[in-house]
Amino acid sequence: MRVDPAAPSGRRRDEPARAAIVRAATEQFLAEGFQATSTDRIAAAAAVSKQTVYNQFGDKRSLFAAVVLGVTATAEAFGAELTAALAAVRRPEEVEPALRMLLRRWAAVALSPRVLAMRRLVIAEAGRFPELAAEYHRRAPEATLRTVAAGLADLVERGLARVEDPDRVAADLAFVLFGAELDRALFHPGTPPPDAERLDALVDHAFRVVRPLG
Amino acid sequence: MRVDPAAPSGRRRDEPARAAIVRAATEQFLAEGFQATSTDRIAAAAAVSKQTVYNQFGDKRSLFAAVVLGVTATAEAFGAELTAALAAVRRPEEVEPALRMLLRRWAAVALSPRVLAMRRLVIAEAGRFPELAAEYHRRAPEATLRTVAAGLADLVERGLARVEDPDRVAADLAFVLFGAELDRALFHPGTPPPDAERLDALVDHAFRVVRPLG
DNA sequence: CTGCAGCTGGACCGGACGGTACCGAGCGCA
DNA sequence: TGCGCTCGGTACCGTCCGGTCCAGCTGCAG
Repeated sequence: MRVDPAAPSGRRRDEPARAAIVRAATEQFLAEGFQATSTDRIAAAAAVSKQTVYNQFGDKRSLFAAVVLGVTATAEAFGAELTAALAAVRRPEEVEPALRMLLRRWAAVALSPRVLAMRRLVIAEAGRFPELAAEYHRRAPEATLRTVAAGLADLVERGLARVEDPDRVAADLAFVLFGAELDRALFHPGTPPPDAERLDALVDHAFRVVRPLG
Repeated sequence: MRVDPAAPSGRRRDEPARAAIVRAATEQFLAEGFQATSTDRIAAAAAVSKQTVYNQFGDKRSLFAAVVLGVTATAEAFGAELTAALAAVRRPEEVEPALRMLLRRWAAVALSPRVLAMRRLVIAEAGRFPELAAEYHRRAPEATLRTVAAGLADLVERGLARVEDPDRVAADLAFVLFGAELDRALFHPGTPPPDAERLDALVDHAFRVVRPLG
């Protein structure tokens, strides 16, 4: 907690330890849950002493928060990918293929084992970490939704598509696309993610039901 | 574990104890989760000794299973209610009001605090109780979906509606109806359930998007 | 070379938890 | 009325966990 202004030589030698702990804790938490994971196992998995864990994070709850908020970085990256995909559209006939590709990626990510495990983990602890759960939801699934909605609005603005309410359409697309699969998957850990044909079928169906273009 | 054939006098005097334990355990599990609930607290809340808990259920896991599968009885009752609502439809012009009423009830139940808490609880323990989680999903949300699909198919058979794929339409209705709300609510425990206007808006939207009638 | 800061391994603590052993009370049966 | 058996209450056991403390080692700065 040093507040030295213009810190001259940031000693980054402690970063590897922190990163290793976060990585190890992420794996353990995702696999076993928060309560069932002991700090001893985390330290052992990170090849670090337990004291170092407590030096870096203070207590187990803070470590958990670091883990949960840490993975939202990948959600940000995913959002950027989606934004870029829609921003690359130049001509009206490119809209549908781009949207189909976006939906495919979206479903694949939302139904990937890691994302599902993270959802289970955060939902499981939502009662004990309410603000953390809300923050995760805001930064990950909801942020993706907003990103897609913004992408749709951008298409409209550039005269490439007609969408009345981009926010609603984005949400409808998402939940017709993978709502049922997501619901099922949350209760069935270990289920393999959808294969290519299944993804195509999901996208086809969502596209048919919601009709995002006009 | 006595297997007396033709047990003459069923001693139902132990039923109250069992029922009290299940009721108390349900409240505790829903509020605190499986791991954070001690059998001592359950026994105390049920006004019963811990020994009685172990006499009745053997161990904590079996008690948990009894709790989770116990609440699926209410899901069955709810399914019967929905079936009756659609079975009461006699004339084509009654279809839409009946469906709107059904969707309202469906959303209200799916987004009720107890159902949400149960979802969180079972999802949280899905890793440690895979078959139990699968069974719960099969008996509660999936059963409701199948019930609604069967009701739609029945309407079709009686010439009161035209629905191409009742299973898909039921799922689409459900997830356009409350998919987004359900997702949000899972991460925000303690949020009040939707009020009457919100429910109406959800139903309107789902009806507009999915158009179940032809 | 010397000091120092931080890491390591490990012992340790207080407490909580799942599960059990034991014992007294109450009930059915004669 | 007496007897035996079953059931519930209490006290207890072993274990594990979050968190702390300590002594020794290591690598960098001056």
